[in-house]
Amino acid sequence: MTHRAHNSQKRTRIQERNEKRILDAALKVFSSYGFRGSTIDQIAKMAEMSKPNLLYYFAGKEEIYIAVLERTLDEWLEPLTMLNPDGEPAEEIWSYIERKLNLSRTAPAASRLFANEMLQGAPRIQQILTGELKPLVDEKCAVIQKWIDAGKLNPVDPVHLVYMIWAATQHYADFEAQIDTLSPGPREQRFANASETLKAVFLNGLLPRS
Amino acid sequence: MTHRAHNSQKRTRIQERNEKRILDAALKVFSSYGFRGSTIDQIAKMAEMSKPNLLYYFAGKEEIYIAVLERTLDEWLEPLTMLNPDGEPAEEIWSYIERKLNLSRTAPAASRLFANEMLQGAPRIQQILTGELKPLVDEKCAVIQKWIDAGKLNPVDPVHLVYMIWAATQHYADFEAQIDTLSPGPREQRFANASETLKAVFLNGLLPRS
DNA sequence: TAAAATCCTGACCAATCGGTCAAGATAAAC
DNA sequence: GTTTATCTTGACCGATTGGTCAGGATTTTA
Repeated sequence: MTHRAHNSQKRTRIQERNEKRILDAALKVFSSYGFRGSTIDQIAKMAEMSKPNLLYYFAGKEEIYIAVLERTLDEWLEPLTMLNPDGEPAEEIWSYIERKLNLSRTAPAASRLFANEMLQGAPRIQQILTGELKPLVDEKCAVIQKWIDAGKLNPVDPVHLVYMIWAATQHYADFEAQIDTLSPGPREQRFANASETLKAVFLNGLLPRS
Repeated sequence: MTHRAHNSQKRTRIQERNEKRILDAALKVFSSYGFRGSTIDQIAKMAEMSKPNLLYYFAGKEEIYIAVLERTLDEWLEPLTMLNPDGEPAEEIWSYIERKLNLSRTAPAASRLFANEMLQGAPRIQQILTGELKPLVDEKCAVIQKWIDAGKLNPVDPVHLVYMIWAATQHYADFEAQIDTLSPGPREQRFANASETLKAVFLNGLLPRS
């Protein structure tokens, strides 16, 4: 039988464990160096595994990369899916920002992985962008637009508001090296300060002055 | 004589032209693929020059990279240096944001170059961060803090405000591939919409409600 | 125009790259 | 316990990598 990974069902315990180790290692490597800058040897070494053994579970570099992207994607999209159309606008927006910032704190590698892919022009994720992300964004932007039309939020272009939230939150994951240098101190404290600042600017910026 | 580039003075016209061609090409390549993901051959090809000839002007890959970083740095820092302590806070902040957004529009490769470097942990730029950027940021944050103390701006952590401005503006350069997919249309129009949104959120977010 | 400096190139090199393969080690099933 | 399927590895392959070098082409200088 072909011994390819992802054999739909019937996964051995060893298979389970090793594929996880590989994907964990691959996330670290790919998120730092991007697809082109990463090597299979690097991933194998980080996974504490020989290169041929790693290639026993995944057919090639690209397959590992895609697998990592897909495994990370859901986690990455979840905050936006949770935006509740029936909630209070200010609270919904803020808890969305909080969730995203929290993700930058707890899963910075995931953010960097996507950032690297985008920097290279998103060649291997374009279909995901158009197929999954775009409908989701369109849907949520319509919600935000309704809030605006109802006078609950200041009139801004919803999609650019979303960009702004993404940018401001993911920045703490993607540019951690820079931030570390410019504002040293305990990591948790930094994120607390970031949260305060984002809250002040976004909520004041979006809520109408009545 | 050693025929190394950067021979301080005495630069031939050919030298001038070729070094420029190399650095222009290197910026494009490095900004897309990062240091590790880029190859000298790639740069040479883009500069329309043989690899040995390219290496006649620069001693190696790393030297090209550093040269590109340094040439790009000033342009990248300029908007912040122009923040005028004696100006009107709202206007100064906004024109800073405008300058940064403008840079994302006209020089996206420069932004991506730094983004790539940060994603990899800023190994080759750490000294620049602490030596040049940090003092500048500290200085301008003090200015912002004074504005806050004078009641001209809402109380926020200045350095996190700066991060937020960086993030929101550079996002349009670094994630252009994503943005292109999610909000198609003329590039100029997108930047105009971005500008509107940033203006609304930042100014409303920062100016006290009196 | 001839000498000298600069510029440019094809051929080459060791190291690393992604990936293969045959064969041995280990675990599972009977 | 032995057969069978799964797992693991060292050795290897062609392609690409960063970089060198001897020598030829071109430009500058005197």
